Amino acid sequence: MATVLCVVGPTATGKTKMGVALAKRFDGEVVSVDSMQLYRGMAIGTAAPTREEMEGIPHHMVAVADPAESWSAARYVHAADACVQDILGRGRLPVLVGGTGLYLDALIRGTDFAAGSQGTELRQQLQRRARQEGTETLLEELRRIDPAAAQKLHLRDEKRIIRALEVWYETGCTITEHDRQERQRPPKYDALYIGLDFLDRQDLRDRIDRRVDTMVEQGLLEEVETLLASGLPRDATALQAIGYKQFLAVAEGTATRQEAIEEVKLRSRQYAKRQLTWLRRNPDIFWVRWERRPNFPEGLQKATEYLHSRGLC
RNA sequence: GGGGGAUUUCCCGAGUGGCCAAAGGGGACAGACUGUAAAUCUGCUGGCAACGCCUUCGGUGGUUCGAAUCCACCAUCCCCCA
Repeated sequence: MATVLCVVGPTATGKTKMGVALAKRFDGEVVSVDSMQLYRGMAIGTAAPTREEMEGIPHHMVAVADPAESWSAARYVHAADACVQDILGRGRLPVLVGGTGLYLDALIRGTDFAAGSQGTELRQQLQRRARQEGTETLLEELRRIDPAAAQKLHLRDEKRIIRALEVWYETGCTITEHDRQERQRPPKYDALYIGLDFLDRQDLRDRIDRRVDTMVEQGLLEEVETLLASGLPRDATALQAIGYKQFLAVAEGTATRQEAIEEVKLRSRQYAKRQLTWLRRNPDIFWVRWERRPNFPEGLQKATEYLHSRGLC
């Protein structure tokens, strides 16, 4: 089984820089695992790696999609896996760098998502029913089809109730059964994980705040305006990204710049916490925790030692 | 100088004598998550030797069987008259 290297961690912990450093050291190429960096025209707000930051290392899955298209985990995995295969085929090491937990896990495991997605007629129909009949009715319906799934879902978790029903109507197989099969599948790649975090949460928070200020200085508002000018619909998935959603409100005059900045900082640190929650259940991560601020030479040293100990050279 | 209003648990904000450790919202913390995932959803939030006890509603002292709620004085802030 092919080995891949993963650099994970909450936002603003230095994944980009560490990824490049490790790619250099281990003859690798970077594959971004980020649900938003994937879209074009969103470099500032997603802190996508710049040419400079790439330091000559090839980067994949950054700015490869039209923001008007709404990508999904399945589509991402399909495209990203092709990149991984290509890199391996050339005898180099794929370095997966990013903060979108679901995407990374799915890529490593080779998850085959069940059919059905956003925008399909069935989905829209179910959404309409949820509005008209209420989610209780749908959950009740799910209970008859797939009691195990209904049991796990909360009445208010409309999205997942709809998805569970959708999988059944689309494939004739319950989502519970589908998941069971997927979980039995052996992982597609042998992943080595380097996790980045701060020892003290407050330091992470300060870092996020400074990064948001920088994004605004670099022209986050202008970036949003450019996206809008290109005709991007307001409900595009890309505009759900933190930063974009809030500055969309500024562009439309429903929020002040200052309000948006505060909200972006808040949402970003809440996001970071969710990322940490996701990552914490993965026992295979080798954590490098910064004291006060990132110390790359030292972090790289620790990560390298760990990787050597795991047989990577 | 005179008159009126305000002060609630991390924040905002309900609560006008017992059913109040105190509604609701926010934040924080924790968790979930398999085709929107930077999305979405959930739990929890005074303390403790905890089916009970202790401390809390600006401060102090009263009234009362019983007060965040009533009274007096003090403190701070806001508004009006001078």
